[in-house]
Amino acid sequence: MSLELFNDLTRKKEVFTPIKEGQVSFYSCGPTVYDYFHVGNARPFIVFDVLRRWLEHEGYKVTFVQNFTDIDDKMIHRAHQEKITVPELAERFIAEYQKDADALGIRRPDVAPRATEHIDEIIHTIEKIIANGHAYVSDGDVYFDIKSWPKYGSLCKQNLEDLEAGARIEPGEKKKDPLDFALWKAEKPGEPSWESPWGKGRPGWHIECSAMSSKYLGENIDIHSGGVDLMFPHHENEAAQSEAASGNGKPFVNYWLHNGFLLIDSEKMSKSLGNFLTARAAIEKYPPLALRFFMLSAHYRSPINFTPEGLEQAAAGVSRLRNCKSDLDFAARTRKDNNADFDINKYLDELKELHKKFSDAMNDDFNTAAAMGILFDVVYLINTTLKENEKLPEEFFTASKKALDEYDEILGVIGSDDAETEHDDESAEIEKLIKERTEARKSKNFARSDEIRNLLKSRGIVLEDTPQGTKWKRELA
RNA sequence: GGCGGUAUAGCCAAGUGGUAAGGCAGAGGACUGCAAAUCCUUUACCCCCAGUUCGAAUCUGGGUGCCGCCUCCA
Repeated sequence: MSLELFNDLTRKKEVFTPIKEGQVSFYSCGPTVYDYFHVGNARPFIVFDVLRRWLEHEGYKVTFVQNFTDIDDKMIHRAHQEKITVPELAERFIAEYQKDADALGIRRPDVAPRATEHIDEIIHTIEKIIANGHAYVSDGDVYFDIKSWPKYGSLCKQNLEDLEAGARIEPGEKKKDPLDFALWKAEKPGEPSWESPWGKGRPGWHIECSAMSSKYLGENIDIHSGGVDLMFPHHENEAAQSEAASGNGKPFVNYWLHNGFLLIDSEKMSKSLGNFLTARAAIEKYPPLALRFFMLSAHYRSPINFTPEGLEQAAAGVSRLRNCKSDLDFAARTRKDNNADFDINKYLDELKELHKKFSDAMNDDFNTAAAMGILFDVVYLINTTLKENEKLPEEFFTASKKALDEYDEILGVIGSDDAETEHDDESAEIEKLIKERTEARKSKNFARSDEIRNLLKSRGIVLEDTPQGTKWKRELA
């Protein structure tokens, strides 16, 4: 089947058809770099990284853009608290973001633009919106005029009256309508500012995404993603701005994708509620692969509840995947031989069948939970085949390894424990201890044998005795 | 109040009208010196009520619970 995605614009699953055949323009909202990001933030970073990988696996040339918001109220506030400048704060947390994202196996975007490096583009975008009659200047501020934009509310499916009923009305408001939102904010004392046709000031929250996405991806892009809470107002505003600026009648985005929330104790995890766990802390507590597994084990649009049990279950799942890989590697070293009784073609057909099921799951609105179910079917197929055949041909090993590697390239949940392929001082020492243990076992000195096994276990090395000898692997970390 | 999501085994979770994938945990067994890994066996009145249908976890209506957005938030 071809790829179908649930488009929040239509609230329907739609066949994915890119604007340019074979290419995908993909914009994903990135972090505001005023602090470490938390596990809830990590969800979109991980799941949309996997979607990006899947698109590439399917042969699309993907241009993936994820911004850094490095100027806004939170940045200013935090920089003030820390007694450093806003750029210093941004520099620090961009580095921290990249450290955590790398640890979580999130691939770097093709472009990671920063708002403050695109002030000219932002100003230019605002000028176009004003010129097209959809924004007005008010005492150094510039506001988007939502009354001039009949489509407003089409993404979040709200009508203007309902939105206005909930809108905040502030004293001293310079807006014409409570729903109008700032494109440009006039300078306040002590805040960073840039020159503009409307005086010194800084960009509003939403405009950077409009300006930067059109710069790097064009005025009409294929996919835009983010958390479901960004649907309103952020994405609604972005769409209004971008389309008002381009004035070409084309939609800003063809497919809007929003991930469901990560909950903690069945409540939304957010910085403002204070119930958050930073990704940094989570990585220290749980194996990054387990965090990925956890995020991908539910459909991206469903809420997931972050619990220690859930993460332990995910870690156990990752272990099963890696055990399969390391058992396969070990068998490839010890049991590779011709086997007339083994029907390699039947096996390859079964692998192919599972591959198709995996593809179908991924193409069905990017259903990683179902796809991981298929991955476990592959593991089961490999395990039973290893169990039932003492000798297996080279083709079995290359095909099985290739399959696991391919799935891991997409999902990134298996990783490598490299074990005996390592050749350094430590592995030499481990091999030496294993040899000693083998001798001890031969002479029925089980006390010494268990002592060695426990010693290595305490160092994160697990031994397994097989008919082909003792194999070792590293514990999941 | 408006909009939206969700309810499947002890836990997590997939599920396209045709008698419920997968993972984790548990129990029993095989294998092992003991383990570990793996394999075998075993575990579901699909929130409730009504309806449509030959047939519904899946569709419709009505409940109930939980969550989110409408305000900075992934």
